[in-house]
Amino acid sequence: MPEGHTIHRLAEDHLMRFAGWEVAVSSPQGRFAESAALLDGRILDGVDAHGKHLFLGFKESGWIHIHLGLFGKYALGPAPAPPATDTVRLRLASDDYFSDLRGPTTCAWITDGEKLAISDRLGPDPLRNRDDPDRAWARISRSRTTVAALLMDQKVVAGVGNVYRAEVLFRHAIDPYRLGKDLTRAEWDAIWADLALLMREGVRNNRIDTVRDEHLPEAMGRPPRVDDHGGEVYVYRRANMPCHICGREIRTAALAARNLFWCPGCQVR
DNA sequence: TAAGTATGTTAAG
DNA sequence: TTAACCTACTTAC
Repeated sequence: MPEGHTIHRLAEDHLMRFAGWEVAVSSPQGRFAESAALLDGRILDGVDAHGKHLFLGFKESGWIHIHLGLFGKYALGPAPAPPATDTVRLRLASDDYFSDLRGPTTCAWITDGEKLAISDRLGPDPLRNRDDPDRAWARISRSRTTVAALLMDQKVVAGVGNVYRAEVLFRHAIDPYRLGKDLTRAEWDAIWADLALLMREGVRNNRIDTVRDEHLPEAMGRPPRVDDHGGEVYVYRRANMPCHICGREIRTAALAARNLFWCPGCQVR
């Protein structure tokens, strides 16, 4: 689930459901219990998302900083909340809604200053309208690191994960092993614009879809079925399957402890 | 029941 | 580069 689109969607969902209301805050699992007790009953008055970081603001009381990591998951729904299981790290509850957080890498009560410091460490986020792709380009254009690694580096671009990385490189016919310094400005501008488009759609649909039927050759017939992770994609987790466009086998390799996927026919150096 | 996997990140070596 | 962290689901036996 958790790439930037998931986090921005969670921010919207929490804003709609809880902003302006007194919220019961608890930690059935216990690891956030002390902070939860101090925030319990306060008014949630703002939310923010930057890359994969979610911030829930409480009136005059700082923020809860959440990072889902690889396993973190949210369950949101209408009141009444189901009986809490012992894995619920953070539960918010109002008269009308509940929100349960399980398995996050981070769930911490922080100050405004700490929130700023976290944001300062992150690169521009395609889902934040005022963020500037030039800041990312300044690093990419000077870098001897591969484009694949740069796109996953949250200090360069915030919010892109393993799925969007693989898919955006495919959509722009870029070999993942190209070096940052060998990317053209036009290519970067197109990637940034495409990420903004794809990720906004991801927020809207709460899943990642990157395949466009009109780009599929007639000979390939029907569009691909929905993949395990929920969306329709060109290369992510399609190792050894035929490319939807050229028919060659999708390749996979480990890069910095993550699985990279690409089409050797469509993505050339 | 156990093993393996996952859309992530940090810290230690 | 590796291990560690956190959860849930799928697959193997």
